Amino acid sequence: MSERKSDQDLARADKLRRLIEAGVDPFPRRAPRTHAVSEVVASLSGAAPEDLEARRLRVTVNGRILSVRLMGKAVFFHISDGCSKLQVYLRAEAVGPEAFERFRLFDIGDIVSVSGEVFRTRTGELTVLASGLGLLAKCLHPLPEKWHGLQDVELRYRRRHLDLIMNPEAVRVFRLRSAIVAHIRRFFDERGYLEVETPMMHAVPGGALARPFVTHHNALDLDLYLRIAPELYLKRLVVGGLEKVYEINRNFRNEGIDAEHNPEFTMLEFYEAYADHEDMMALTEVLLVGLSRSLLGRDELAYGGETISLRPPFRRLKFRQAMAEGSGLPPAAVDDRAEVVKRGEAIAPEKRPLTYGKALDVLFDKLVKPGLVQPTFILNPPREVSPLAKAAEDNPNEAARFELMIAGMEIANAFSELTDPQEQRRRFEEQVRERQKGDDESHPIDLDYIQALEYGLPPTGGEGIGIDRLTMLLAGRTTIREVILFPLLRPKE
RNA sequence: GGGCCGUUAGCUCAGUGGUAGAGCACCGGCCUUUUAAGCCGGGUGUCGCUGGUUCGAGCCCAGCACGGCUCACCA
Repeated sequence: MSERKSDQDLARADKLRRLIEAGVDPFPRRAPRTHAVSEVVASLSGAAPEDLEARRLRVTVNGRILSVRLMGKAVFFHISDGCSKLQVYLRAEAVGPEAFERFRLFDIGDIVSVSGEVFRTRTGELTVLASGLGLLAKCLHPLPEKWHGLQDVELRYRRRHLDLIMNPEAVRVFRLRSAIVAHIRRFFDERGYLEVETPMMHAVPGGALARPFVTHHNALDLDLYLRIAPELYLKRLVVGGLEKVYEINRNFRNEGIDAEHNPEFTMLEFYEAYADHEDMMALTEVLLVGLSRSLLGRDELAYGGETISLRPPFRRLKFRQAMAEGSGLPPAAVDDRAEVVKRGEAIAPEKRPLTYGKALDVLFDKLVKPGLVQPTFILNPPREVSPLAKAAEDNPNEAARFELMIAGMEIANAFSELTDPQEQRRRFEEQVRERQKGDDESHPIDLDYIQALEYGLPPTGGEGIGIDRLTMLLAGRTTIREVILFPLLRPKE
């Protein structure tokens, strides 16, 4: 916060001083209430004026003042509990001249306690006729403008509290996000999965192909990496006999920031012994359509001007077919390594030289992915970029894997987990050779993980779903910053 | 990191090289069922920062900061 005070800050500071002089504690400890504002609104919104008059229901409600209409010897104002708004009618006659006069020291933004009977005004609005009014917290800055709310996106992210006070739509998104996570927990708990927590700090940053953040442990004098994925730890648990596990937690990747990427993001990963990626596909369909139906009440999403149907079954498309459809590369040419590399390098000259696998990735991301709007399982991508997946049954160069694309975004990624420790060692060594060629996103070798595999990982299906992107879809938001409460911003000043 | 755009009052925004504006909010006054309450009066400002051009810069130029879009990288 800046030290410079505006005229409005000064006026509020002066009111705070006068309140204290008058013996009011502007930040009291106790705030008993009989109802939340939203409880009063929910239970009485349908009550007729005569019913209210007959019931003479007396409530004490707490909330933040959002608007004030002062009319001489009476005031109307709205308070909010962050969920609902409720009008308060303060009359000098009812509350007493002293308390009424004290209201002059109250401001929009203050958090107050109101006691009184609930009635309906002439215009039909549910209202508390105040007989008592107390201050619960003085607000020392003016709130943003009431018509437009807080528009400045930078301020909305830097001062999310103001965004939440002023913009109901922002509140809706984060409540939805919470409901999504709660639904997912229920979904997996009901199916016998165990929720676990695995390390966020890794000695070997594995489980994905990405650059990590580095940190240091002083007592052990040890460089550690913030995890890029929990995958290898979760599979150790399956080796240990926890047959169904899931984790919902943060991953950290040292990459750029854009509409679909935040350096820390929330990932759901789940693993099930004796399942494969085909089973994961079916589970994914049930999870996604269930989320939409129970949270939005429908199985279609409006997103970025498109209507997206989550009704199963989702389209299934082999990677090579998708390439043929989207990139103009004939299906046969997908196996032509030289041709694929040539085309990839033509599109991304700055990344030369490309391996076959990377070139396929480039072509897919550039040409195919943007066109995949309706939910589509892209099956069997190249093995080269899937070092932790089993090979596909019908082609050793393909992975037994799928990526679920929706609205041009990768929403889920799953494979039949590679369980053969010797094959895993060869794949890691392949990755080390990529690193030596300059690929700093290749997977480092993790001998401890290989040793765990040597004890026997059962055939296992595993999947990751990005919670942020899933929330974007369900909330209809097209930037990830709209679904992360505090997205990373460069500090100001 | 590159390109484009933005940054003016607490907030939302106008502003055409010549005395910084509006609405909300705020301050003073009137108003006891209002609700984008109303009426009268008041502009409260480091025009993001630093330089430059000019008789004169919110406006033109350069650099910097932060943000947005986009490209690059990634999920």
